[in-house]
Amino acid sequence: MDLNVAIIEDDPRYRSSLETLFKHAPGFALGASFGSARRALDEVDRLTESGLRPAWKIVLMDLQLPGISGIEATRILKVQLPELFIVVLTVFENPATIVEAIMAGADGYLLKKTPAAELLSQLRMIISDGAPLTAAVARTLLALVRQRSPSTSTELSGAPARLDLTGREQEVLQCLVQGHSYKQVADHLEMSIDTVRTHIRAIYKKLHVHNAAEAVARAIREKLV
Amino acid sequence: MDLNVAIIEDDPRYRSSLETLFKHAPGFALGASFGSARRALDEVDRLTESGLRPAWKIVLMDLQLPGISGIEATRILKVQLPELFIVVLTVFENPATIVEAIMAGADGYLLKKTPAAELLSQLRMIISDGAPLTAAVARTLLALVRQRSPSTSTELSGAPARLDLTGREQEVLQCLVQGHSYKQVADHLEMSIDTVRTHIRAIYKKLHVHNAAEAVARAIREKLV
DNA sequence: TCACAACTCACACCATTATGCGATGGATCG
DNA sequence: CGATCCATCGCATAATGGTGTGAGTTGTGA
Repeated sequence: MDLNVAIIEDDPRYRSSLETLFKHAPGFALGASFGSARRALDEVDRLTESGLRPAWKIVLMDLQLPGISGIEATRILKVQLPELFIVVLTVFENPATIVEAIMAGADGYLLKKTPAAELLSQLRMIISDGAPLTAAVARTLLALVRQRSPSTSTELSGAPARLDLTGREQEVLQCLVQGHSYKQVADHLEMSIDTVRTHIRAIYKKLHVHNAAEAVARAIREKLV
Repeated sequence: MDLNVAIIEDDPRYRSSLETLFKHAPGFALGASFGSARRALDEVDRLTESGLRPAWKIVLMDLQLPGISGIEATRILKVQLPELFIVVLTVFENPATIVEAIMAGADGYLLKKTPAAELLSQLRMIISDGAPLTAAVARTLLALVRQRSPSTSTELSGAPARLDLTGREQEVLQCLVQGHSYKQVADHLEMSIDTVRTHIRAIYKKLHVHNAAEAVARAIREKLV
């Protein structure tokens, strides 16, 4: 049996490309496609009043929708049809949004940049196995859990594996957080600009990032500075 | 350059099959293989004492090991070599173990039942972007977050006080927080790179900042994103 | 005392960013 | 209807940032 998918997405271009994808992808079927949550919820109401249920197994839900938001729609749908898989598909990957979607009952959270082939395989996975998360989302979640999880083991695992930045590296990172340029950092810490580069290189390597913005984000979120 | 992988796994059969996999998989190289954490840590010590560092970029770490546990080994390794990616590879998927591993500094958590092809693609992903989590692990994490996060969501989504950034500007700012380059932002939000510039210009002006790092710091601290 | 980590600096190259200026089409609102 | 704001895009250029490579100077601890 093909996996029946419904789409809720307001952008006509993206929606239409999704439609095309599911119409032709082997193993999948396009059950419905809506431009707003309102229309989707109405359709569900119509069906249930006739004693029917949608044929969809999975709903792809955009978040930023006109009128009823994707989050709200997720919450409502999950109450009406708990067995329905709802996969949020959006461009956002900030923790607040992710957590909000999860709390609303989303079974998965994929980013729109996810390539079509991977999208399909992730969706296939959801019905058998678990929750699909793209890598970027997963990382955000990890950071979140790391931040607020002392509850599990209070102190038996002493150091939380600090990404041990050296003293100088922390100082440099702090300057970056304050928005200083390389030159300003050099002046402020009284070192050569090339030394600043060296430290920043080390920071990036340890934090696994590739630019100042990302380093700053990690630094603040994980309270490194 | 091939992705150099080290294995720490006590079960000889499984270890040998991993060895075979990485010896032959294109784009990968087998850097080392150990039957216990002890031997791996000793090897690292030996190398560092000789002024060398392991050629491995990624360590596949089993959890239930004789002697030093995988969790403990992860913690130790992360202190010695913070830039090393450590991916836990185990049969367990109970929340406590997962959280423990994450808190110990693991960059990813994969299950042994993960098919070889997917394992490879997940590992490839780790060096570019994010944290690899198999679906089952992801599901556990989701449950965890759902359980203990009413505080998080309200805290993060309450009192937005978004200055006066327009919708589009907020989206762009979020992308910056993720560490995306202008080009990546353009791709993700489907706009021209010059439009990205325009939005960023507006953001800087409104936030009174002059570079991405500072904007990101403000954004996170003032919970604009 | 010897090795090593931390810190320092240099140079070069290419990529990316910051910023100024200009312009168009829609949407909204009084 | 005209004013205003938002979103979109283009171009040019100077400045800054990211990364490879190499190497010298300290302390400190084994």
